[in-house]
Amino acid sequence: MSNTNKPTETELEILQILWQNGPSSVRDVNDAMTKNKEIGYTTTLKLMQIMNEKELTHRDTASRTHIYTANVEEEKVKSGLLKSFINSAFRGSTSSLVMQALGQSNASIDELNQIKSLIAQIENKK
Amino acid sequence: MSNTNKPTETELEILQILWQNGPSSVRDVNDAMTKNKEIGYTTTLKLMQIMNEKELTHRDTASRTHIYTANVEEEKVKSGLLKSFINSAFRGSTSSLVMQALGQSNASIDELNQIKSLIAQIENKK
DNA sequence: TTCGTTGTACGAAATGATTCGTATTAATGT
DNA sequence: ACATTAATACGAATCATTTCGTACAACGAA
Repeated sequence: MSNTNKPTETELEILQILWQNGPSSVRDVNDAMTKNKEIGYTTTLKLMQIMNEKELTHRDTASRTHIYTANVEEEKVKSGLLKSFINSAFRGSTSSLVMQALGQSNASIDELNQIKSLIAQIENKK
Repeated sequence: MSNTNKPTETELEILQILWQNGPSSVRDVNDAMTKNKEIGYTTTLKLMQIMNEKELTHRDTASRTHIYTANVEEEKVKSGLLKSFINSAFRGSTSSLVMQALGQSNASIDELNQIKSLIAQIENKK
């Protein structure tokens, strides 16, 4: 069953990699990690072992090189993170988050159009 | 000068209270905190002392009961938090954050209108 | 003035997350 | 077969944050 807990900062980084690249070895993940920051191989290994205990990942141990897969849904995790972020940083107000985000972004015409059409869609359902 | 570092989770809670209520004693802040969760008075005190060392707050020690004031701007702090949240959770894409946020919210007609007019305003500037 | 209450200061324990060293085992090439 | 390379396992150190006990000072009421 899908884990409902918030992943830690680093766990999230690893999940992003797994979501993006699909099933990966520790080596794969570590290579991806070191593109952004310094991190030792065994550190990544340990983190992934812990994530596996927490059932954030699934692990295939058939061959010597274990293969890890995300075991939590990207949508659900992000939605949970977002909700708790809105609560802690924007006192629960989604619209003030959205306003702030749009205000400080440089979204393209295209992205703005996408957002507008989502808004239209929501308005229709009211 | 405005502190650029991310406040911790609890520091943010305290900042929210100071932003919302203005200059407050430790007692005031602690009373506000205990509405949401259990926290001992001396814990809040210690946190606020630390925040003062980090210059997240300013403190008036003229009378026995010290009065704390936020020493970082709400807008700046939130904007920094948001930026780093978008980076870690939404791979830097503001629009996907906004889409997700609108998708899972129940924003009122009024809020949607506000957002639409902000979008219109951004479009004008392009 | 004395007692109970309400403050601050401070050190240190508890907790949570990250980091890495070392041991061991499996695979690979010469 | 042997040396080298590449993997996992695991314990322990480190680091940041949170929590709280204890000591002590100031104030206020009886």
